[in-house]
Amino acid sequence: MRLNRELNHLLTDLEVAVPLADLEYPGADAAAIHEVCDALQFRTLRDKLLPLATDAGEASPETAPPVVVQTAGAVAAIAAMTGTVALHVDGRGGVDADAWALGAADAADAAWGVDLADLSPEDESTLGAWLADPNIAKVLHGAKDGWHALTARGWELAGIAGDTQIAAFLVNPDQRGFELEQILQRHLGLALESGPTAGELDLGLDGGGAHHAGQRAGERAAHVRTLAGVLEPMVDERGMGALYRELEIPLITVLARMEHAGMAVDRAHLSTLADEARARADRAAEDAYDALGGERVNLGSPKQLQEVLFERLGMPKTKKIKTGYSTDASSLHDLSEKAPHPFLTALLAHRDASKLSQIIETLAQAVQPDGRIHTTFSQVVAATGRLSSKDPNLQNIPVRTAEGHRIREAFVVGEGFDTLVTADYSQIEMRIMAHLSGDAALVEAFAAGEDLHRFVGSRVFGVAPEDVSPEMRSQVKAMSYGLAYGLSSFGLARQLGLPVGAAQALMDDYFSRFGAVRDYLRSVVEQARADGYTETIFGRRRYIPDLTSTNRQRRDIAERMALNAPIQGSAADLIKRAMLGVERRLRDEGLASRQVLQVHDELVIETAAGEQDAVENILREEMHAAGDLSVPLEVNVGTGADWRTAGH
DNA sequence: CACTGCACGTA
DNA sequence: CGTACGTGCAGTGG
Repeated sequence: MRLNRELNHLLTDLEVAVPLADLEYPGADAAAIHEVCDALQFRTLRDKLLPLATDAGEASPETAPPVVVQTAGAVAAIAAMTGTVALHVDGRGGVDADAWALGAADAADAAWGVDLADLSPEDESTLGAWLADPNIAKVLHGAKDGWHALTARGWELAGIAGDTQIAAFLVNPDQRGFELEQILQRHLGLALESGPTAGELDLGLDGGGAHHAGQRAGERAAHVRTLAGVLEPMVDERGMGALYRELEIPLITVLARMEHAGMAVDRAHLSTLADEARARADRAAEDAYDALGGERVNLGSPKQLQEVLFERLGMPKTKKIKTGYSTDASSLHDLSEKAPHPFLTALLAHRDASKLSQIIETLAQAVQPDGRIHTTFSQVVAATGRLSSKDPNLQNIPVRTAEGHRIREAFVVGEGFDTLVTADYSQIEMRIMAHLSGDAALVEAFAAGEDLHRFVGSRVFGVAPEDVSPEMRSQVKAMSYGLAYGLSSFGLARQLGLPVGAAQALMDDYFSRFGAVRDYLRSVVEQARADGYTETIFGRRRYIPDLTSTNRQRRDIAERMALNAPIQGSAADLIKRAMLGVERRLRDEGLASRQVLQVHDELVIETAAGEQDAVENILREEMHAAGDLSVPLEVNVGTGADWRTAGH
């Protein structure tokens, strides 16, 4: 079959490109090599590996040196781990150069005729069999392009392959690095060069130059193999086995496909926006310089701005920060009211425009040769269980302003597809709060299906729903959302520009009508203090040791975390479940449409011709059915040729 | 070059 | 004195 032929071609060429005489394989396990090489149908490599494995003797798994493939920028570190295969090679950067130096990239480029987008886990081919394994799918599908599929994701693969990043995250989302080092030292007898670090799977194997890239990959792979056996039981002990195996692991494949799909971008539109923003920023900068009599201070330097504002211009002092007084937007606005000055106006305009220009420039730079932006999702960063997105972050694309809308217009439906459909949960966190607290009034509000903030406003202010003023509504809205973050009356007052007493009165009124919410918020902290962790609806735990700290500041912060984690985390669980459901439906119904982005409470799908209605139904149904709460999970769906239009 | 602090975008 | 993130820039220290 075509895939097999292409794959063999690829691997054979890679083998040729990297002289095997340069490789070393101390401690390779013979059975593993058989397994790996048979799976690869890579007979030549197997024949060369086996003698080396035999030489290494019969070391036990605990003491065996790692499987190592040592090449510079290697093309093929093949390690056997946890019943799967690691093809590795290098971390980000440096890889291409190394590979080119070896002449391997030529071979790979020539051989890589496989369009990953055409593959599915059902393929009865060697590659298809790999893809059925989420670990491998992550690497191949998750790659930014064909070449990188076998290169740049290397060490990440070492982690994913053993599922240890996710396991470690579930064991302790806040102290991954520390925990891992403890475990490693205990179970591997590994001498770590560095002290406890925050990074997951930082095995202290970095450094040493490109020459040892392959070796490091192999070492990581070997450690990960051991680590996986330690971490998974810990995940089970903590009651998250099901979450791990039935949610996080299957989600790997979904995320990998989304990364590989990416989002199409209108380059011309983006470049128009970039020009405009740059021009606006330049104009504002000139205005600012003029206001200072021509002096060209660096407007991007808070330090220089402090000197100008508070010393030269003698402006009133703003809120204190570590390095002096803040020059953030809210401070500058305050200053503008107290001490109007053309410099302030120009500075604010410059902030706005230059930030926008920076965002646009970063996006433009991230567009790949296929005309699309491929982000990388992480399941193991956010302590609450949310996903994160990086390189670039597509979860913080502007949306609130008109300029933000124009940026979202640059995210378009790609060639060969019909529309973008976006679906987002309506007030998901408030709904979760209603569910978790069981507050009868709040549950009733959602059951009634009316405007939540209007409903709550009418209760809080004791007026009919139609008599809730926009002012009342926005105050109630701010309070409702603030509650899930542990907002204080002081914070509410500051945000609403009210006296603290008035804010407190507002909160009192709120809780007199929705008393179960207050009871819940109190009880969740209390329970967390007793247990040491919080729990989401689906059993995701977040351990928060600082709840018993004698340090008031730390304890307060911990309490707000405890308050928020079940709410934010449950929302994350829900949308992850929905993503699995959507993916399954798309596949079962034989649709070509595909998920391309997740933004915490929103899913974006690129639909194929004729599938829009089906996709909308799938989104509604799967997002709705993601959880069985005491309030309905409502979903807003929109469609358009670009992300902005779809989002309206 | 690595790191910190600031500022600011999203949910 | 509101949770969760990622990124670019300036400034600092090596």
